[in-house]
Amino acid sequence: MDSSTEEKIYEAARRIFILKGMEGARMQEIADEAGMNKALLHYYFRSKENLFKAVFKDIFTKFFLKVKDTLFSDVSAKEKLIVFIDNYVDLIQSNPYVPQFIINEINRDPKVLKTLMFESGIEPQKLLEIFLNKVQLNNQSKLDPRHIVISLLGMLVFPFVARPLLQMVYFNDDKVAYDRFLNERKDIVKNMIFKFIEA
Amino acid sequence: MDSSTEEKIYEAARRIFILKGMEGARMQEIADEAGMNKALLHYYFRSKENLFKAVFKDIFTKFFLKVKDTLFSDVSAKEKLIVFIDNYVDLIQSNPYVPQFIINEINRDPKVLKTLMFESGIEPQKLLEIFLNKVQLNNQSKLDPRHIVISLLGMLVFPFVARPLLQMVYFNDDKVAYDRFLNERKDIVKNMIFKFIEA
DNA sequence: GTCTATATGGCGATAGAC
DNA sequence: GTCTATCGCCATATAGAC
Repeated sequence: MDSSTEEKIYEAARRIFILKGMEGARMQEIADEAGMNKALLHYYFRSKENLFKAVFKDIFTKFFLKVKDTLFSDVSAKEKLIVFIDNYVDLIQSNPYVPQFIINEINRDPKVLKTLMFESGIEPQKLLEIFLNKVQLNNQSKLDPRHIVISLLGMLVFPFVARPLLQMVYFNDDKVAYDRFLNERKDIVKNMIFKFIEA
Repeated sequence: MDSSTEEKIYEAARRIFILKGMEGARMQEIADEAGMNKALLHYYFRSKENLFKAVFKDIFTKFFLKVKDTLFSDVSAKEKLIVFIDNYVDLIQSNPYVPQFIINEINRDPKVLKTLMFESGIEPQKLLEIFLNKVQLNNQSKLDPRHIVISLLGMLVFPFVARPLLQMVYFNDDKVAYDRFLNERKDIVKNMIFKFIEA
């Protein structure tokens, strides 16, 4: 790694903040992770709050933007949904602590959300549109498509954020078995959603 | 309130810890909430860690035990599920910050879970049993009922823990509209689950 | 730019009067 | 049991040498 000092700090902060959150993280810990002195963090980013905001904005936007394009391809709604679910689960699997991190911080300080959403380029409506047409097509005009979106996201995210509890009570704390279970889930969730909207 | 000093501390700590978590809460804040001096907290509970553990154990067990009996009534699986969903959503609605709190703390320190589960009297298997019979009945023997349980819990819990984000992006930050939406959800979720397991 | 040393403030915890 | 005052530590932040 011959990246600049600022980049090293940024990457180290990213890792530590995701694992410990804003309150749990220590500037000393981030400095250690970056392999440098604590004072440098303040030289480049003036305060912990500053450093955190920069990192959080980055994590937040990147996390959603990575699956954004799956919603813009020129295929059927069903195809789009399949690709979205596959990619979204892959995304969480390679960033397993990020959903929990985001949920935590938006609850701790909901104000940042407002400013963040406008600058982010995220388009949550695109996910809604998949079901909007689909639902109307099947004469379920009374069904609010937001219920489907939120059900979908809940089914996908929950097994990751509640992992310690679920793995313990339903898998005898068998980590390998739980990972296998998570892999099966893509198809299970697709099935549940399809059965529901195609009825 | 003429409850004992210890009870006042306990109740105050309960409220503050749920809102701020172990790391976010301050002993001074809890003392203020209880209307007394900080030193008294240490007189009764010796340390913050002690106080937190007592409170967490209480919140954790009570939260799950409140819906436990819904799984023991002598009715059909379908009836049982309906009652469970109704009561579980009611429970979260009157304790909206508890799921987030529990998820947070079990991720921060998963060790406490093991000791807690044995003493708690919680029986997570009972929820599983509902779907175990149901699924076998419909020749879906290949379907792991844990997928249904976790999907169900995810659908119910997610709209509460991710509320700030969801309310903002899908409800223009309209609190009243979001509450209305949450009330509709009981029946929506029942429907989704039934459609899936009765196929 | 990068380091060491130190200031500054806050928090958990305790001592001791009443 | 309950209070005030204070200790001791740790975390953020800064000063200043190099």
